[in-house]
Formats: sequence, structure tokens, C-alpha cells
Amino acid sequence: MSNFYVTTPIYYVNDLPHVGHIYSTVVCDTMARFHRFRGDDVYFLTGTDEHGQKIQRAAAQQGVTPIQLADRVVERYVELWDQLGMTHDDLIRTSQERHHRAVQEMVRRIDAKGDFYVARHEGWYCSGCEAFYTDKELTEEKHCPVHERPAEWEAEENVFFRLSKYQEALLAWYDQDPSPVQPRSRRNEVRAFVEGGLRDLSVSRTKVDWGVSFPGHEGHTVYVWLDALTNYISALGFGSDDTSLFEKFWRSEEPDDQRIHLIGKDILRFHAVYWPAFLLSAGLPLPTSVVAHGWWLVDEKKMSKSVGNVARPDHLVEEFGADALRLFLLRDMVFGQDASFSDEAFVDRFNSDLANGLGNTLSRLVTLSRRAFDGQTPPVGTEWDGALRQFAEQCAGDYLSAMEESAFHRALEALWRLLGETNQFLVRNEPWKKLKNVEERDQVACVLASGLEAVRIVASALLPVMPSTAPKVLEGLGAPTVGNESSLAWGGLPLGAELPESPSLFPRIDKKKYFAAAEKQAEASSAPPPARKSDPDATRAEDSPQIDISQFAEVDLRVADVKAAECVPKSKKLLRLTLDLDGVERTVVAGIQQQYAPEDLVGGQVVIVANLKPAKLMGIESQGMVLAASVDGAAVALRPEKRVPSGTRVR
RNA sequence: GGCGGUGUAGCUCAGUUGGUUAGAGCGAACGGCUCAUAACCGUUAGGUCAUGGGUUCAAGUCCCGUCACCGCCA
Repeated sequence: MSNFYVTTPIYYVNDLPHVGHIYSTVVCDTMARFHRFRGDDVYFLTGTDEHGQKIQRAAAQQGVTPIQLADRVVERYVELWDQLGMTHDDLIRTSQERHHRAVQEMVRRIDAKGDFYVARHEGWYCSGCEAFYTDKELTEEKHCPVHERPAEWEAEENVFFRLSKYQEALLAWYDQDPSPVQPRSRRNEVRAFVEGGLRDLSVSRTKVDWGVSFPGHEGHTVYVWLDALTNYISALGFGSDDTSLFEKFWRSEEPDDQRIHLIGKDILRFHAVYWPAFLLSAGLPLPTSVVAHGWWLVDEKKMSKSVGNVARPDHLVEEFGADALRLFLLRDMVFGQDASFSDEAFVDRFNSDLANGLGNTLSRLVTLSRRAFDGQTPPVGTEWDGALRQFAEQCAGDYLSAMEESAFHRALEALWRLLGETNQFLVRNEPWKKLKNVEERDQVACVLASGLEAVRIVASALLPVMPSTAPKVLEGLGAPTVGNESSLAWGGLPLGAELPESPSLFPRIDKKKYFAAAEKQAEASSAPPPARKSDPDATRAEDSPQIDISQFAEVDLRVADVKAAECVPKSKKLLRLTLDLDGVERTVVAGIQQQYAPEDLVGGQVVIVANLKPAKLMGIESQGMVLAASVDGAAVALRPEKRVPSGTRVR
């Protein structure tokens, strides 16, 4: 038995929870449950990242305090994790006092090591990124390359961390075998970055009040990443009076103990470069692995079509249960890679794996056994089928090794291979033809017991993945509803046990009906599709400050005909549109190239803000702005339901 | 521009240290069966393994070039 510590990223409270957050947390929860299943001592942490200028500003805009804003979003996370059956041991919030203390302790340790110095720093600053940019990195208009809004020239006297000092130590760390940075392609990426030379890192801010105050530097707060990363140990009591968890899950040096940070690939650098450097400086152990997973992508094109993405993940949960979503997320993504999220894929997976696979196999076995053995599993003394047993042992072994490698898709594949084999086994033996034949009773018992046993093993292995329905399957088999690794061994099925009438655990989804209904609902509520990335627009409508009608009237919205459209060279996002506005030609640049091809728009109509000050984008003057719903950064253009004269006012 | 990755059946992906007719699941078609949730079982799907060249007795699997997409960096 070893200590197993696993963490999700801490989620920024600027953003409401979406598939990406759900996925990270589901993966960690599954890992945590799997390790408990194996008998490890597990600590599973999730949390929220609440500091920074972005939150400060968003709160000010909404007329609330930062902590009020954070509380509101955290509440949503708590509800969601509850709904999804997450078993985290703690949820750390960076606004908590225990966290502040730990961050300050971290700062003191790094300081004691002599790894801080003060320097004046001047440059283009983007508050969205909370980072400085060089001239070259900005766009021609001095806009932030990420947020595409103006960067501000700022000067600060900052505390710097001697990151460059740790270059060699980091490279040596990456080169351990197995590498602590997973998957391998990510390790290479990080290694290349570090090899290219590290610049010291500015780790204090004077423009941000909403943060951890920097010990010894009045008016400075700690850089958000130094602050945020420390959550992984602050939650364990680092810097507090009680460091028992910290000693056990972070400081222990047992070779089998693990400290795993599961992260999205976008925050790899912070976790694989900055965080280990901070820890090295502070004289603390490093994580044993930093595992980066891919993104769930939403296929925009399918979104409004008859089949595709019409429902949000939370609707899927409401309708089909958290376990179905958990299975889908783990089974349909090759771990580490990107995958596309569509509810068509979800429904297909549900029907083929849960309804037809697990549910139906359970159902046919239970019915047969109840009929043959008077409502019970086959009698005590029944022999097992050797071939099926061997097959099951092979699959269970594959499952275990795949789970250890976080290869969830392969682990699940192994279980469904066993279900497939079980169905073939039944057809080969045709027990239903032998029910009435007394002479063949032993053989029927052997076949049914072995079939039930195979399903029992599958259900036991599913406990970490489908924590609320796997026990129901086990219950349906008359087997114990809890389990550990030894439950995967052949022969655990109670013989001669009462077998409840099989309930339909996973009723097949009628795909046509489902999509017809879902589409109607989507139209009615115009539910936004699942979000993917953090998005400043993802705040709730009721959070926006109110304006009066005259303010609205200042905005001149007009319908315009699209005469021509072309991609802006060298831009991934921008389209140059030539519009006709009541006979007057206008050029408008719109950031919708990823969702619309030029030919999708030409001949149609769009709504524009007609009295917007012209602005140059990629060297083209844009005389207006196309209105579009921003769904997590992806544009859905607003277009009149029917054609109206060009220049018609919108109000 | 530099570095790295990917490109295999309609879809999602496996393909070990190069070796007989390139695989799985899903979807589709046909047949079978009837215990079961219109399920289940069997058969079929004829894919230039992105592309051009090279090494080899033999290459999806190694080498070089090209194209496309993606990631990191500049």
C-alpha cells in the first residue's frame, strides 16, 4: 500500500464550469477511486483559483467584491462536483487564509535561498494575461496577441525569481526514466523550451490588490502563478501548524508513493517549469508526475444540424446520469490527445456499450438463471468454464495495467472485450435450449454461472469509472456491491444466491426521438453549447450592470448585405467582409473565420454596429463590427430570420 | 522561420525490435438465432497504410524529400 496524491488544476473563477473542467475532474476522480480500489492511501484535491486582476476587474464591473464573485462561481463548482459524484478530499480556494499562509511561507523559503532580487520592469502589459509582452509579440496595433485588446504600457518595480538558475536541474528532472512529464510529446516540448534558455520570472505585482500580499514588500502581491501553484501543498497544511498530510502525501520518499498533477495541456509550462523550480528553490520534493491531457473540441459545424451538438453536458447528466457521461469522457478520448465532443457520439456510445453491451448481457443472463434455478444464481458446487475464465483473467490483467498507465480508453476496451466474449460464449452454448433437460442441468449451471461471473468482474472493474451504476449491476447479479482489486479475481459470484428480477439499468436511447426533442428544447431555450476554454464572455447575463434605453439608443445597429468576403492573409480568425449598407459600401473585418467560410456569408445578411469608430485590424480598416454570439470564443453570427432591406435599423 | 508531432477501412483508433492474405470497435448490408433492452451471433465491407523516392530478399513499420493538419518556440 502506498500513498497516492492526485490533483486537478485549480479552476479560475472567472469561468463557469464546462466540459473541460468536468473532464479533468472526472479523470482525477477515477484515478482516486481506482487507487482506493487497489488499497492505496489516497488524497484527492481540487480547488479554485480566485486571485488576479481579471477577477478584480470583473467584480468591479459587476458591482460586487472579488470574494462575492468567487463565492458565486465556487458554489456552482460545488454543486456540479456533488452531482457528478466526485470524491475529492478537499477543495482548496486560493482566497482562503490557510492558502495565503502557505504562499507566504513559500515566498520566505525562496527568499531564504537567495533566489529573489528586485528590479525595475517596464513594458507592454495585458491584464487579461497578467503578463508583459515585448514589442514584437504584440500585434501592429499594440494589442495583446491572445486577447486582441490594447496592451498597456506599465512600469513596475518587481521581485524577480532566479528561474534561470534551475535550468540544469530541470533538464535533469525531465530526463528521469520514466519521465515525470507525460505524455512523452509534452516532455519534449517542455524540454525544448527550457533548453532554449530561461529568463528570470517576475513574481510580484503592484497593480493587483486581489492576491496574497508579498512578505517584505509593502504594496506588492504575489504573482498569480506562484500563488496558484502553491495550492497543491497549501491544501496539505504546508505552512500551518498541522503538517501531517503534507508530510504523508508530499514529503514522503517511499519509492511507490505518487504525487500527480493532472492538467490541461495549456498550463503545462507553469506546472512543468515554474512549479518544480519553485519547489527546488524552497527545498521541497517535486511532483512524481505532471500529466497533461488533451481538449474536448466542439465541432461547430455540426452544432446546428439535425444530429450533432444540441445538448449541454449538464443536460446529458440530467437525462442519462453522471456515470454515462463519465464513461463517455473516459472511453471516447485517447488519453492525452484531443477529441471531439458531440452528443451524437455520446448517444452512440451509450447505446452500444451500456444498453446493448452491459445492460443487455446482464439482462439475458439474469433472466436465464432465474428461470433455470428458481430465481437464484446457479447452485453451490457448480463448475466454472475454464476457457471463459482464462479470457476474463486476461482482460482483467489488461484493464489493470492500462489503468495504471492512465490509458482509460484501453482499460475500458478490455472490459468490453470480455462482454463480447461472454455473448459469444452464450451463443456457442445455447443454454436456453437446455433449460428443460434435466441431464444437461450441470452444463447449464456452468454456462450461466460463468457468464454471470464474467459480468461481475466487468462491473467490479467499473466501480472507479461508474461509481453509482456499477454497484447496481453488481446488485443485479446478487453480488456484493463494493469491491477492491481482489474482486477482479475469478470466482467471486455467490452461488445459490437470490437473483433479483433484472431491472433495465440502461434503457436504449431512441436516437431519432432524442435528437428531435433535444433540438426543440435547444431552440426554445437557445441553450449555449458546451464551452471549452476560459472566456471572458462567459459571465451570466444577470451579472451585467443595467443601462437605460438612451444608452442603448447610442448604438446604431443595422442590417447589411454581404457582397463579398475573403480570408485576411496570415490571420486564422479574421474575415474581410465587403458590405452594402443601404447603397453604401463598407469594409468590416470580423473574427469569425473559424466558424464561417467566405462562401457561407456572401449573399446573406449580417447585423453590424454601424457607428463604431473604425479600427485597423491586420492593416485593414474595419468600419463597423459584425454582431455574433460568442460561444466560448466561437462566433455564431446573428442573421435576420428573413431578408430585410439593407440598412434596416435593429433595435 | 526553428523544433516536435500527426496523417492507416464511412467514423474513432490498434499496429510490438521491418517478415506469410494490414487489424479492432462503432456504423452499413446480408444471413442466423430467439434467453435478452428491435438485442445477440455469423459473414461481408475489398483501405494506392498522405505523397514521391531510397535502403532491404522483405516496409504501414527504417532513411531522405514533398504536401496537409496540430503543438511548442521565435
